[in-house]
Amino acid sequence: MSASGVSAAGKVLQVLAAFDREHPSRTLSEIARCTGLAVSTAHRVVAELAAWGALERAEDGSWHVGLRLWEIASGCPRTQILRDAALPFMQDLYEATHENVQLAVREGTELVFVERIAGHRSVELLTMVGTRFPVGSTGMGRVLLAHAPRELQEEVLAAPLRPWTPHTVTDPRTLRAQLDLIRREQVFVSDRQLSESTVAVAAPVRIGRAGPVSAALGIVVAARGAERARGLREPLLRAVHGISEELGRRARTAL
Amino acid sequence: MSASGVSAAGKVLQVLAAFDREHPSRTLSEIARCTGLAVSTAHRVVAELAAWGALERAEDGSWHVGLRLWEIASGCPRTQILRDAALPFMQDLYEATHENVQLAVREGTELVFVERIAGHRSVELLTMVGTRFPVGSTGMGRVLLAHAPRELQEEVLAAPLRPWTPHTVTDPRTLRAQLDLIRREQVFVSDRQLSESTVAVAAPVRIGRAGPVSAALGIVVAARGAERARGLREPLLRAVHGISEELGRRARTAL
DNA sequence: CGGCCCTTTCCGCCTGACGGAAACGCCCCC
DNA sequence: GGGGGCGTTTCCGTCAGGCGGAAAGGGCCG
Repeated sequence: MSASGVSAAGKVLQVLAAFDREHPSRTLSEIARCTGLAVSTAHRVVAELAAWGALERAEDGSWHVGLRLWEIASGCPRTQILRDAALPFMQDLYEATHENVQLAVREGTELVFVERIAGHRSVELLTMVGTRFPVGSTGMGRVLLAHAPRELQEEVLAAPLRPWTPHTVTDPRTLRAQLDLIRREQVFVSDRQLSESTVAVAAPVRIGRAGPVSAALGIVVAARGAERARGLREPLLRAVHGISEELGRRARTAL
Repeated sequence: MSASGVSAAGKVLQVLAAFDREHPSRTLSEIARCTGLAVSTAHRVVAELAAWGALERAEDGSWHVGLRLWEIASGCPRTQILRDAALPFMQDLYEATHENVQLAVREGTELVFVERIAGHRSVELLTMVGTRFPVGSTGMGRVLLAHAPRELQEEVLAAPLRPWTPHTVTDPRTLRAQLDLIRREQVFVSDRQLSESTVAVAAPVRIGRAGPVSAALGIVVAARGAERARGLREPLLRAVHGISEELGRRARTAL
């Protein structure tokens, strides 16, 4: 029997998918195991990928994603355009607040962090660029959710919500009310929903002044300094408006 | 005749490679043309990639790199670890100078930009994250070159150097002297080598205090403010030392 | 020395990829 | 409206290239 039921291109993708966030570095047999491919097949595919530069080998013989693939992928418009437009504003925001500034987009029912600015003076966070979270678990996620299509909102509200901390909102009714609140007000404060020690302030980024919501911008502060959150609304709003307009400008000139 | 001489995995990579920096977005037939694949083949491969999330389709029907691939690729250790360690220091550096701060690694005879910090108060630059330049053309590149293996230096010195501006050093003897200078001094000032309007200050980032050079950190200022460059040496050195130590710490704890 | 695990190479079988061709859809120009 | 050009999508017969079992090679450890 051959192929294990997956097309040739599929094998490449299976192998690439093995390098997820928890496993940035893997050995050949790990790859074979977790993809279900025969070792010899995995070997060949990996070798091909490596020859092209999509994978690289560490001194210890383990494999990881190569610079070439990173390069290609970093051209991804969903992130590249956004980052380019947002970076200067995020920068200003960081300088004004010295808190962790984050930018995220929604993909399906998940949130993906796209860019972040953090210095020595801001809270240490675990969330790296490229990390996913269920939309609905975080302040930024809920902002994105509130502006997502109706059916998607219902889908999330229907599924059970994971309680990350004792404060996490898990009641669909409360969450629904929060989504309404988010649509009414621009800025949303999310209190210790994901971690006991952090409070997030988030707002939607649009394409142009009144265009569709394409991302969420957030600031994360230590929970002990929660009262700071109030003062962050204004600078956050300024940044969000700046980015939205910049995105609108770029979208227009791109045509 | 089939396969156009390339293995199945190769086709996937050919298609991905079509999405280079100049072509973040392509139509199916463009892909077919520039990879040399038959349209029907390209169609099938693209469809498979899209089903997996490696490619996405815009409303106008054109294709571009998808979020899923970006995610996988953003785990690339060469960049991820470096950025994580460097970001806070780059941040401090930006705040101290308000100039364009850039981080780059070397791959073969080229330099790849890995991270940058820029705000409204710094020079506008064309160099995006992921862009390549011949090492030897830029200040940061020369810093990396100076600390690269001998034979690679010779290779670059042997090849003709492209003059980007009237000031670009193209004489191998002069360049060789610069490389010596870089190894003696820590910081290198590169005057209008890549663009008429910018001056760069660059320094090598090591792994640990005295480890191998893994990246270069640079500041780019407007050429008219070139005298500023002098004052940037100290903050740049502080940042570089900070990053180097942080990288050393991480390398040790990773074992 | 033998057992274990990972990596690499080899090879014959067979299936799934290949691309030519044709249908489809769209736009523009006559 | 009709026709030509261009891009996309689907279909299908052929056949070469991918597949994985097996075995050899190489460390490591007890």
